Amino acid sequence: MASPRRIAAPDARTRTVLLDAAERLMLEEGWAAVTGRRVAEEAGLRSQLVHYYFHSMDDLLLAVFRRRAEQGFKGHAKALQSPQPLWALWRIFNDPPFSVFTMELFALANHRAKLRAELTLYAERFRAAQTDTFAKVLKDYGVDTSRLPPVAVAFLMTGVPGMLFMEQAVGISAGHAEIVTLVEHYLRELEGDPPKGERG
Amino acid sequence: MASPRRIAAPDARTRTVLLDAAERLMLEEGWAAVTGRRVAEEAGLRSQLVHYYFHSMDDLLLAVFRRRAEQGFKGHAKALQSPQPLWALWRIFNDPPFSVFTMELFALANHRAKLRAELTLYAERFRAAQTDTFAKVLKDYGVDTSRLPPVAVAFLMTGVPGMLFMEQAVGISAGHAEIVTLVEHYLRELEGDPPKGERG
DNA sequence: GTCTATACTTCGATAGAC
DNA sequence: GTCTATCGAAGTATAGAC
Repeated sequence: MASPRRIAAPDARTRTVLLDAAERLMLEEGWAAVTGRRVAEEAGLRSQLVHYYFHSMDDLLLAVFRRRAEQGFKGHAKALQSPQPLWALWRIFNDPPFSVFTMELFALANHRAKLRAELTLYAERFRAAQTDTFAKVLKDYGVDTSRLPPVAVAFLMTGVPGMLFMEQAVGISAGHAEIVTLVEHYLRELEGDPPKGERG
Repeated sequence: MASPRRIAAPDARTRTVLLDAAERLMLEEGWAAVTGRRVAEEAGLRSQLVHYYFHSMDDLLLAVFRRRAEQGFKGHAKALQSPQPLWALWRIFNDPPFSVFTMELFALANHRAKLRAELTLYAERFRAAQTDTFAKVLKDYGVDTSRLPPVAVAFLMTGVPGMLFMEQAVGISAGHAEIVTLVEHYLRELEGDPPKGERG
């Protein structure tokens, strides 16, 4: 993970190019395709450069995760401050690239201890922030939170789109329309109509 | 997938030994660890034997899936005929090995067309069978299925344990107890107390 | 910072002896 | 049916010239 080798670069443009290439591969072919050679090829560079900018492939994968997580955190915080936080989050979690990325990261994290630890931290942070917001808005909406705790809503709001997406990815679709209808009916009851153009 | 090479065996004991070894690896280290060499090592055999019993590694993976799917189908059908089908399914889907296996298969299926096709077929079969059963029992229980369609219940009964497990695997636990309480409370309302010793 | 060259490992797969 | 031997490709990683 952190060997005392040659050198590395702190910011640097090429580093970004490599991260972009790795991210593209991960999105299109999964984490198993993110090898030094493939990343370099995708970036139009030599594979050895990957090892100049990252100590190891695990380091690269970790950097890819961190960059995405930071971006995600901003959008997430913004969604929670929206006048319709439930709709805003529902929209984020139903974004396909977000789902692909999340799925690959979970799969990878199962076999990379360091990545797993960071993923856990981020996920718990997200859920805690959601729970705080939901506790407030559900109370405002007049929902009985003793029967339906805000943290359970947070779980379902991320979990249901996640499962929908995982199934879609392998071609399963039975029940999906019904679940979306069910959830969106509920959201409409609580927050009124969605903002712009929502998913079909 | 299907090359016109030497020979292969139809049943054979060694084939089962190899499948067992592959399954163990998949459960413990994920599908990426299921290589010819690792499987053979795990089985105490030579790696070339893997290619004698299976045309390719993809074939092995497919065979592992099929064997599990057939076993799963039996347990599933039995659960649906239980006097408490909701509890019975809830118990199956909360079985850790089942979840590990399912998760790995979904991840793998994303990049193996043939496996994906078979997984889709099985999953749709399962969901259809569940939906039939649920339509019947929900009606018996007096649930308003126009608001909560049986196929949506089928989705949630598999999806919620799936998400719980995926999160557990990477160390996320916030909201889990609340969701389990919520679901089991609902199951108790519909089917009464669970059969034997259920999950905590 | 980027290149060439290269060491070492593991992968899938096959040929042919026994 | 199982073995030895082996191929070529791809993986991570490092050393050193420029």
